[in-house]
Amino acid sequence: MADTVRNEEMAKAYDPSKVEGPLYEMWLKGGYFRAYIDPEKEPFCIIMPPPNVTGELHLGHALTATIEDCLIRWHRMLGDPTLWLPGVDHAGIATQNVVEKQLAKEGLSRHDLGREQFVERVWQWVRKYRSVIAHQHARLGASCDWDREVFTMDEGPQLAVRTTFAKLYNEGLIYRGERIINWCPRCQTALSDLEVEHEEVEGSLWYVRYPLLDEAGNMTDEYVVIATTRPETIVADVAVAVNPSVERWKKIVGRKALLPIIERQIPIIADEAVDPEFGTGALKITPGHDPVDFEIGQRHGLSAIVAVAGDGTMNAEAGPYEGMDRFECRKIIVADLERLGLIEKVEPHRHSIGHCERCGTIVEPMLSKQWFVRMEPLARPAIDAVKDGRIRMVPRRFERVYYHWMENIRDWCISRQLWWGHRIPVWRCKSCGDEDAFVVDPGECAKCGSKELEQDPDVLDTWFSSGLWPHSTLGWPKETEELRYWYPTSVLETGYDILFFWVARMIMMGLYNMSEVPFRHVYLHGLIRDAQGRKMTKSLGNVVDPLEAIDKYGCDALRFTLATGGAPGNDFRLSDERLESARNFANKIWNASRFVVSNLEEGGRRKEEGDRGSRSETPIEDRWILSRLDRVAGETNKLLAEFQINEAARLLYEFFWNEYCDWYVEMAKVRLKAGDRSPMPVLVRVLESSMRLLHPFMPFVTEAVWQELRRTVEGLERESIIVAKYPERGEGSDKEAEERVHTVIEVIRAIRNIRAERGVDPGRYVEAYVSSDGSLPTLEAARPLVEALARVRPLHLVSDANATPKTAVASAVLAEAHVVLPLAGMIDVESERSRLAAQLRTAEGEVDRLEQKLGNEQFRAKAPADVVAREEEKLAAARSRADGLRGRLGELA
RNA sequence: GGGCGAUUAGCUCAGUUGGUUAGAGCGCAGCGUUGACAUCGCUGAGGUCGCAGGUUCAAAUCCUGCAUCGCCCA
Repeated sequence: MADTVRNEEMAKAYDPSKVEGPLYEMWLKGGYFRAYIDPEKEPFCIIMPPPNVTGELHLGHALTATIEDCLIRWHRMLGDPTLWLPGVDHAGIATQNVVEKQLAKEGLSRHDLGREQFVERVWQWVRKYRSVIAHQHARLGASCDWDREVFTMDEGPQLAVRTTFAKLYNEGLIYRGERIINWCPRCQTALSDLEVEHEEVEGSLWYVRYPLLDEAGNMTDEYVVIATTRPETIVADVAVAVNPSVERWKKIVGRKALLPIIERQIPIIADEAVDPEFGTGALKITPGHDPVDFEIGQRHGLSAIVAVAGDGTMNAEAGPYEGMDRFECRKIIVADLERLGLIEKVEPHRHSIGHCERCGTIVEPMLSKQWFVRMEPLARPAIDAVKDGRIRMVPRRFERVYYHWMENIRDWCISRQLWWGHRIPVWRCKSCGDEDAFVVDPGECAKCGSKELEQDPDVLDTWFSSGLWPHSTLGWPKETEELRYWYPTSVLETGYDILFFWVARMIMMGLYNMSEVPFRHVYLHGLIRDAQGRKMTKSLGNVVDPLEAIDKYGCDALRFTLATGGAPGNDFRLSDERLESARNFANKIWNASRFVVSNLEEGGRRKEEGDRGSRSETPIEDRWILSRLDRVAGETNKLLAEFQINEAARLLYEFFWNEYCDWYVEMAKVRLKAGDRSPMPVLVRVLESSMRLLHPFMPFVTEAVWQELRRTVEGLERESIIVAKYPERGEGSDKEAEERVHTVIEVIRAIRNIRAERGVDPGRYVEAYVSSDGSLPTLEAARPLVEALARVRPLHLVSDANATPKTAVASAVLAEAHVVLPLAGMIDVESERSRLAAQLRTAEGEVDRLEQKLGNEQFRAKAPADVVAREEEKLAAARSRADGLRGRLGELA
């Protein structure tokens, strides 16, 4: 396959668009994404959060896919049996809305089609977008097991939903009742508390006089003043309640008031729930439209009146206002009350009102008969599961947020007045009225045998089926091998915004159905914002389409940007600059590889032998980079195990660019140019290992490079990097090599620094003296490196600092060496003096600081020995540097 | 009203068991184009880690209070 991607030579710049499609095809054909069961091994499993079937994926999905794919590819390369199970969500309200909008363009409503035809229309939509979503995931490089893709309305999940419903119903955890629920007049359905978004708005507080009646029921001059934000609900009032502690109203308790306009007599009652501080301390009671009023009404045996119809207009209870929109009605009723002289005053009032999460319409709290789940018994074990660590959240702080919500959980309204979704599996007998929940259509009434059954018309909240996802996707309620092997899953990864909606409910339902947690870890990522920090919304027009970003920068660039964008659980801003820098990194990888590959192929396609000699014979820079690689591999695995994906990616970026490319490759060139091919095995080995280390983050460019290497390098037996072994910590680090190369680099840097400062022509070779006592052998061995990389010739290496020229020189003093550049004609004594003096000040500051620290007996007594030793080494280095600088300054005088 | 998070270089952000001279990207300044890469290289400037206390031999990191911004729950 590599040949389909590859031209004769590697292109000068990395072109993701040429590589990504064919490589993904290759992976698919190779079957690498398919999960297999190995009972001997510990499995790794992620169930993908199913995107809504409504349409296209956004950046949140791209982030999810990036993180999950990264973990999955890592574990796959570690050799773990790995399952990443993709899915799509039917998204009840959202999808119904989208299809209704589509119908509206044809001038049709869902009622024109009827339920059956409408649902068929939605299925048409589903068939189309299921594959669109799969295709988009493919563009993101997602290595999920497509053979197992599940839709929430597939047969399996349907069975799981009905089984769970029936079980909850039979155990009394699902009940039907009349409660104040949130009603969206636009979607025309009940909503759960979570589907309501509260928003603070500037409103008004109307003070309305309700005339009081005497004992005979006649009007008096007296009145009680209530304060309300919703005058239109006056028509549904059944009482006025006062707090018994409010002096002003004490004496009127037990009397009756006349409801304005409607002219209904309503009692004045006393109830502690009334806030004496709010308004006048007297509250109109509307049990049909307010949860607090509903409770007060229940306590006092009051009936409830619902005055708003399902579409948000006023119903017959509103008398003269029947048929008006509820907010239109508010205006008219206020005007009418004013005319009657019943408005005492109006105050501006800031309060929060609920909006439908899906369409933004102001929700109507309304008394309604709906199905509910009793949550408290389900929540308790779910709290324990996190408390005792069977489930761990990343970052940990979300555990507290979870506890707070779970400990104050309220019953969950699960019925929706929609056509699209899992229909509630309850059948009612038309002849005897008996009602029961079933897993399958019972066909006839169990009680009277009648075949006249009707199924409840409502559907379930979409999140009901989502809550079962980790086990329903694996076959539950059937006891499949999959379920036994993969459940509990390893990681649940999603945005923190659906912690309650989804994560909490999966924990509850998983424990309920399986008696076992659904996953071990919950990784919560942050929200992606635009470059200005704003939330991406369609109305702002600042939504970034992941596919457009991929077209522009390449998939690996997008993924790397998302992976390094921020810490777990933190929001972050996506900018073109970041995408560019990630694209540049992909190009850097490509070009470094191009260099190595082109050197391999020089003089034919000969295979490069991989062994190297003993440590003592191996050049120091080879030992150094191999040691660093080893350390980085160990660190990367550690960070990934801790879900610090951003840190792991950053570490690899810095290693590859700053150590491998900037230093090792440049050092290797010195030998290569001299006709010595000995660096090749190391160049290849570090490059190839780096590709494997980076593969989970940047799957395409690493695979493209790896395929290039495979053509010429022996020992790469696997046909794809996707199944190559992930590097882990090997024989350990080579501390000596790391220290010695550090010195060499310091010397080269010091020389380059002086050259830049003195404006020495970059191409020109200059003479240099380097003196050192301890590091002379190192520098001698590295002589060709220093000469080439710092452009010095001749390079004098001397053991005695006094053996270097004193006049017309620029010098630098390092901990391990002195550097002296005779630059006749380019040296100004004064500027040289001030340069050295500045360095001396820094060094002396360092000495002071360390002397103080080490002079502190407490520090010596209490700090760990290795910390003290390290500080002592630093002090010695700083002192020697300061001494050296003083010496140089003395020579200048 | 309760809770959480953020506050680190001009900008965007890392910095997970307290212990190097606090890092990166972008931006900025100077220099650089003869075979890996200008989607680049070299050199450099730039931070009293929001403020005030405290704990500790040692604090960006832990504790308390405050300020500003944002989010969640009620």
